[in-house]
Amino acid sequence: MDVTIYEVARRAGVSIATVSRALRGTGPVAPKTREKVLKAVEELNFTPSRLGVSLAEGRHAANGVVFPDLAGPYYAEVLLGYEEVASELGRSVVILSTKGRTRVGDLIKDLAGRVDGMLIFGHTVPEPLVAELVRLGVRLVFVSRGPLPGADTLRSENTASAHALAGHLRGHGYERFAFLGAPLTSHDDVDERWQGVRGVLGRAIEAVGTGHYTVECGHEAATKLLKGRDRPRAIICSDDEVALGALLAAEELGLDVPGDVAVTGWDDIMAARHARPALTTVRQPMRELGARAARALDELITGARDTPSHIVLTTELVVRSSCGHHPQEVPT
Amino acid sequence: MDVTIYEVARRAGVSIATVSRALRGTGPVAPKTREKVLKAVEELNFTPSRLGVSLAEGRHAANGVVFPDLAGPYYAEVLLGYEEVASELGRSVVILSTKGRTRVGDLIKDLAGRVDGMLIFGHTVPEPLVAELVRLGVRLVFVSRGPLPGADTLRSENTASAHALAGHLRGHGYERFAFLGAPLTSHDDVDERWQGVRGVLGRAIEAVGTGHYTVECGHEAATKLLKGRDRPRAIICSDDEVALGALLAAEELGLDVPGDVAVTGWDDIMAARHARPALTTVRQPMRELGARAARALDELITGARDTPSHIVLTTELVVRSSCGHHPQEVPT
DNA sequence: CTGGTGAGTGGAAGCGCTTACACAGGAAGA
DNA sequence: TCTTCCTGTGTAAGCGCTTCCACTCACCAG
Repeated sequence: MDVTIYEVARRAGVSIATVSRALRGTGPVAPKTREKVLKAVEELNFTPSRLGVSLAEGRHAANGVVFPDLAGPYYAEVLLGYEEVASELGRSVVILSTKGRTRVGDLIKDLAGRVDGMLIFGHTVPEPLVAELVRLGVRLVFVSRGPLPGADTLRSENTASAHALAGHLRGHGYERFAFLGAPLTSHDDVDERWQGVRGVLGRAIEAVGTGHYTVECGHEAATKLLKGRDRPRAIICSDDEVALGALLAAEELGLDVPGDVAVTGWDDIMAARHARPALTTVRQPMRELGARAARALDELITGARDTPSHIVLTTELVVRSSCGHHPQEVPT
Repeated sequence: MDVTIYEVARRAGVSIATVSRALRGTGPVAPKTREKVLKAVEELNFTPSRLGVSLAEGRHAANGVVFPDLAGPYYAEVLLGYEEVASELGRSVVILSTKGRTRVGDLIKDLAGRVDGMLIFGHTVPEPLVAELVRLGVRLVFVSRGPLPGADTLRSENTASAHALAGHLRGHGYERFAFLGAPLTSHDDVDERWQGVRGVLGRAIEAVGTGHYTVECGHEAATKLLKGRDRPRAIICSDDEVALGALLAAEELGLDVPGDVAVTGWDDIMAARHARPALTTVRQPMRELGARAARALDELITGARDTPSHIVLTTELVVRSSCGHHPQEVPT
């Protein structure tokens, strides 16, 4: 991988400028010359050095993405959607996981130095650093984060689907609810979900925290909740993984779902459909989130748009069997 | 992000060479000078351009990774292990998913031009291209792939655990078996698993193909299999996702697992523990696979080693309830 | 026959850094 | 006092490209 444009030029008997033009199609090149160049390229197995190209062009042709983790399908799905579109647009994707990292600031600044722009998942990065990045003029798109001046944001709708979900559960006749996986931060997705269901259910619902949004934490918190004397009739979980933990807890305690306690999730990850009982949840267009982020970033980078955009994608209530009995429905 | 080393040098009243030395700690710099430089860096918020550094150093300080997909936890886990170690070693990770891509060859060559080496998952890349990459001298580590000359390979042990699994199932008294998700390629992980169980079970086991190693395909194939007149007593699946599909199929057909049919998986993904019944499987050290790959690549790149290494990591049989009744055990 | 035009090409200046090399000046040993 | 040697610094040559600019030829209209 170390043959340079000079060797190609020498072999083809032309200047490096001509080689460059022939290869990129910029500027006129005589058909015969082009042929000679292509032949030399072929023979030497030449691939232009990305470094040289980028340095001269003044762009990296790469996008970054900062995520906390890849456990659970949410980030993986968004990431795939992002990579697919970025690749279509001729950009590579450089990843950075913040899980268990110290000096995240340095890592992100380093990342910023090797990409043209980046996608950052909400709340993976401390607020002062966000501000600094914006100030430095880094092109940014945030996913799952409320609007913020100076950068694009992209998320899925939470409030309306929270209303729909809460309404559906009340339709089952339930009266006492719990929201498992209470918001750790205000103004993020989970907070909006909580505000949404609470708006419908009012004092009939109580918030219960979990350390993280994982099966383990959901399991632990649900066990405690279900053992308590005031067991709720329905548990609305902040995401599917917490809900899977709750299902597990119910089973261990010998409780029937949805007979004794209803459980719902959020996101519609693959496992939601395969859980038993199948999980009622809110589908979030994870892949599209990633794809849209890549396009938004591209607009920012190419300068096609310079005012921040704040997009909200729609979600869909997916009713399965974990929330209650639906006589006429076929399980999917 | 566009302040250069020249501006720092001017502001600090020194030459760019001194700035470079002060920042990297190469060569002597007087304490007072260093201080002036650091002050200027601070004030201008200077971060050295990766492009400039890399071009001058002749290295990218980045690793690539080529995977088919991120659906399912396997690739995600390996990827995380890889990224973590790569990051420790001061290398970024550039990803490339081959899913649904045409012109994979071009994409990979492009990737090769922006990294110092890369991890390629077994059978994501056509064989001739592998040969070409090796010939070009690209530093490569393959994961989940048999030994191949000229590149490192890294995988987890399959044969011994296949023997253990098959032996355990026979200990339950079963006599007719099926292997679901038959190998699509020879000499890969799934093939080894198949050869392993077959070595123990001989003609008592038959191979059944699935299009892909996914829940959907497992579900479909298992449904067909379980509806057939010669239903096997135990289904050994090529991976956990296929097994989850099989569990689903059994449930839909009103069959009890493990009462009517036993099901086992492979990998021990998170969902295996949370399936009902919990899935008996073979645990594969996915994260470590990624971590080791990153270290192996580092050795190759730094030149600490120049002969290919072929590492096999050990696996562990994880017995849960989907394979049969174990009176004394507590479900985990 | 002349001037204008455009196609085709090469020279050379960057892009932002690292580092080999040269050199100045002061400390230390003879 | 004169070498020698080290510390500290600057100069400049790359690293591998892209592209501006200048230049040479046809070729054609006037």
